[in-house]
Amino acid sequence: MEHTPIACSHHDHNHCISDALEAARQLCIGRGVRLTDLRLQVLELIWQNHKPLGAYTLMEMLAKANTRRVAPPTVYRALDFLLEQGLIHRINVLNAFIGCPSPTIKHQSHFLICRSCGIAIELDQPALSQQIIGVAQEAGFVVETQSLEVSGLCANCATGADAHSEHHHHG
Amino acid sequence: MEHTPIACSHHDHNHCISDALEAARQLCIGRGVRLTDLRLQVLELIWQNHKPLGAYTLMEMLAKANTRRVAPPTVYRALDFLLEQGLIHRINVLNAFIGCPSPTIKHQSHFLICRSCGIAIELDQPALSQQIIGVAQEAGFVVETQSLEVSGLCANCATGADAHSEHHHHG
DNA sequence: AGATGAAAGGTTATAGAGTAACATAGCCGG
DNA sequence: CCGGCTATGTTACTCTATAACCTTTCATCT
Repeated sequence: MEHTPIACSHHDHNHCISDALEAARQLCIGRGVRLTDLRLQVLELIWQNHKPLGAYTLMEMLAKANTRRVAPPTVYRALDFLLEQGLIHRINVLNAFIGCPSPTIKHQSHFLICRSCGIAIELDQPALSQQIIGVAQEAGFVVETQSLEVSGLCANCATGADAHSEHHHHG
Repeated sequence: MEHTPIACSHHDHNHCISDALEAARQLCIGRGVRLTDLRLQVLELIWQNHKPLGAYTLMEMLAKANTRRVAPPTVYRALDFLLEQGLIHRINVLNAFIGCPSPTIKHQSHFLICRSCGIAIELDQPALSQQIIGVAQEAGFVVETQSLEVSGLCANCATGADAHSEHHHHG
């Protein structure tokens, strides 16, 4: 579980993490909210993965990093803050959390989730959001939030790697 | 909690329940699977509401109806069966379950969920499913299941009833 | 009818996810 | 330095879900 079989392994992940963290800092300054050490640490741990991370996994990581026990409320409060600020999304189908690459732009939570490698890919499709709003409107329904979670196989896992990677992911 | 402030309260709910149960019986006969007493009872309890029902609520209802204790695995196994047969859907955002009005037709799980009255309205929009598949395809993603959960206010709660029903539903 | 094997349900215990309530520590304006 | 606010620590608990094992039910074969 140490190494991460990321689908888009060609990208500079360290760079993508530091970009996200810097963006988060700026965003919090701009809004006058406090991105404390704990919150930053949680956000960083989440960004080290492209896979959604459970609160309890996160807790263990925090405990290890800080060499002391970390209780659930600690991590949940940090997650609540990050969710409120739009810095992370919650993946309901997995009870897990993932970093948001565009926290400054208000948008809905639309994800492709690979059942083989576990990666979660955020969609950026305002047209889809709009169509969903339209469909809801026909029913007189006023949309506040959308959660679209599409499960299946990502490009990597679907092409050939599929048959092999179903039962063992160690490449 | 005895009476149900259903949005579409004009419909003949008893009829709609018995229809659903009869359809379920036929479907199971056709597929050669067993709709046992327990499974039927769970399905009936779920259909008595248009609101998603949690597994533990269901457990209590079962315990009351059968005047004996019912343990979690009992209800979860029944739910698993009903999910497999497409007779119910799971609403992830609520950890709850709701009856499917068209179990014979393979389709995705698309819902409008009212945060005020709790009703869940299933969408029947093959075009939306198709658009989602299309968007996924552009990313090389092979779709297996879709879960769309739109939260907001239903037609009833949005129109005037809104301001009042936010904090107390006993209308 | 009786044997038998698979599927369904019962029971106990426990894992996993999330929150309530209260205590303490850090920060910031007066 | 004080008072109040925000963030975090701590304990305990609730809610959701599953593992493992045992017993019952039921369809089928003989």
